[in-house]
Amino acid sequence: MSKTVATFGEQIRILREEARLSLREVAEQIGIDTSLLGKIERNDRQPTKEQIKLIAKFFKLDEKELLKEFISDQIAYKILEEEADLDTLKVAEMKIEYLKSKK
Amino acid sequence: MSKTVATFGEQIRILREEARLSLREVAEQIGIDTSLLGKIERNDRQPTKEQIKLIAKFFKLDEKELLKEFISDQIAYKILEEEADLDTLKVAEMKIEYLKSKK
DNA sequence: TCTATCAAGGACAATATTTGTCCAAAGGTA
DNA sequence: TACCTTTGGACAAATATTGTCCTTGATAGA
Repeated sequence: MSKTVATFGEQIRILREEARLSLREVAEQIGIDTSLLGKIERNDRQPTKEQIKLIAKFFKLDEKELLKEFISDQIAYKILEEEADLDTLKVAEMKIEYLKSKK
Repeated sequence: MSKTVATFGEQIRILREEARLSLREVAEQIGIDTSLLGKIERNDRQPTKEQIKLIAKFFKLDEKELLKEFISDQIAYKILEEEADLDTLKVAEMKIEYLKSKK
């Protein structure tokens, strides 16, 4: 019953495979290059907002939720690549509150 | 007694002002353009790793801590500019654990 | 074996973003 | 006025990212 965690790309790959569709089939439908979709699934290229929208539509996902998956991915990769420690996120959270409070 | 939250730029501006130094004086010492330092303080330009190192050295700060301030800033700004909600950070945290666990 | 289809990934031109610098303007102070 | 400071615009140069095309290797079916 626990929710599985996976990256943005992994999630859409899983959806695609569950639907038994090839990269080409999906890419064609949403109007992007096959290779590009493959790269997005492997987190080798970042999807644009427009592409996220198209993917959400295709798989009937909530666009906002999918965007959240993408942004959280970006943050996760940043932390890992900078080898920053987890509490960096706590600091970020405080700063968000702070920045919001000062209009 | 509560620790104050401020952005990377604001923090170094405060340090500089407490030391009663002008942008020019500090910029000259660390070897960067005066205008650039001003922009960094206003979060108008992002400092490079090298610049963070020089700033930390100048103000006798721990370089790692200052880098954390910078990265948390970047994350905070991303969340704000995407208008993502706070729990995006929680999702990111789970993904970090997940990505770390898969080597 | 031959033929298709698929996914992975390299290369690269086209684009987009970011940087650092120079300059001018505005404000303050003596 | 003269000087010093900060702000911010403009912009070329440097960097990073995108989307596309193409090759390779794997798998499967006839």
